[in-house]
Amino acid sequence: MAGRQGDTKAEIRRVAMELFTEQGYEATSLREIAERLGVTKAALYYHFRSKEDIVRSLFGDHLAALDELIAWAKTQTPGPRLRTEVIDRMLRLSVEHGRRAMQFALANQHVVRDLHPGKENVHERLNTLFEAITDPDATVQEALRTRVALLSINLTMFAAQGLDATDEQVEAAAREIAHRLAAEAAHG
Amino acid sequence: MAGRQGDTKAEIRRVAMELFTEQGYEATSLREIAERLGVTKAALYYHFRSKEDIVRSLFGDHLAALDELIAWAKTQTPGPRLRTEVIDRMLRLSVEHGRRAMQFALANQHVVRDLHPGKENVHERLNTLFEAITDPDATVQEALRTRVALLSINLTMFAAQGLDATDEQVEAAAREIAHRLAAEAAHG
DNA sequence: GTCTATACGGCGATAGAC
DNA sequence: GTCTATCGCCGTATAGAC
Repeated sequence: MAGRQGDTKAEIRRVAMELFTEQGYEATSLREIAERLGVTKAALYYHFRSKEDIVRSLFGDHLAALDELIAWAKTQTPGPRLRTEVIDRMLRLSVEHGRRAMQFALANQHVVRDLHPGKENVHERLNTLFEAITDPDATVQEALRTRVALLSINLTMFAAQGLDATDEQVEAAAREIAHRLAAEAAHG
Repeated sequence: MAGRQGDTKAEIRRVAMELFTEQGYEATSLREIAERLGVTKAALYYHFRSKEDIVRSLFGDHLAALDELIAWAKTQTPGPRLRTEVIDRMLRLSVEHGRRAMQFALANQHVVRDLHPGKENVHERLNTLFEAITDPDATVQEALRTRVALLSINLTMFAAQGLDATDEQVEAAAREIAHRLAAEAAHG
């Protein structure tokens, strides 16, 4: 009940992000978040419709940006050039949202997966993106390499946990790994 | 000695594996599992100490095998040969346990992560493995490539969802991707 | 507009009867 | 080995204080 009444909503988001990332989504109760802020959990319901809605407010922008990327990719012709460009755009998305946020998303992927601002879940949306950038006559091996190339961006950020690396080093490694995998998908 | 206990316990495991994989761990209640078997949820507590314990009974063997792999790796000298061998053993582990089980583990990684037959969680155990196979003087880039190489095995199995591929094709692709990443880690 | 008090059904878990 | 009954906590909902 401090004097910081105006930014309660932002405070909830900050504390939720912290606890969700440290302990996981299910292991963090609304009572826990509320107590940290010195309010009752009912107060959270003034600012957010549900617990899931808090996560939505943390990742909605990123998911919308992902949808934009998919929509754009669908207008392009599959090929090595498109794959390279999509990887760069995906990397930019992940970097902008922050390594910490990506780590939360990976650790709680079952929660992020079913955040549905639209109607498809993240799995289905990613599948759409994969199909848009994969050659129609690609072998299974090539298709898998393309998919793994894209997913390796976030996997690299995940792998960097417990490693003493700067954000720039992680970003550079992620780009390099993804691009190599994508290049091999073309002439593997 | 065993009587009918073996049957019921096995049935619980079968139904739990089914529902956990389809709907996720948190979205599946013990009442749901019990009702499918025509018993009350309290009856499940005769066979298992907790909900988490059911998952432990499904993945304990795999986690124990992972610990064996780590213990073995720690007795070896880091280098390209060791990395190749660890990848092959890891792949064998994942294949033996089945793609379906690996998909469950990836979709519910927050649950599997905190299954502690010992005391370290899966993240910490994997970190131990990474350190055992990475050269002490490796750059951040090289260390990340080694980590991503190992993690790419399960990532490939994950990426194969929604793709019309046989188990053999997925396994071959996983091996090829992991080995290439590991090879690049040596002379990147 | 911002928050508290209170209540609800469902959850995982336990105690004890049969 | 399975049951009923009950526990405390959870996310959620709403009435109403200021």
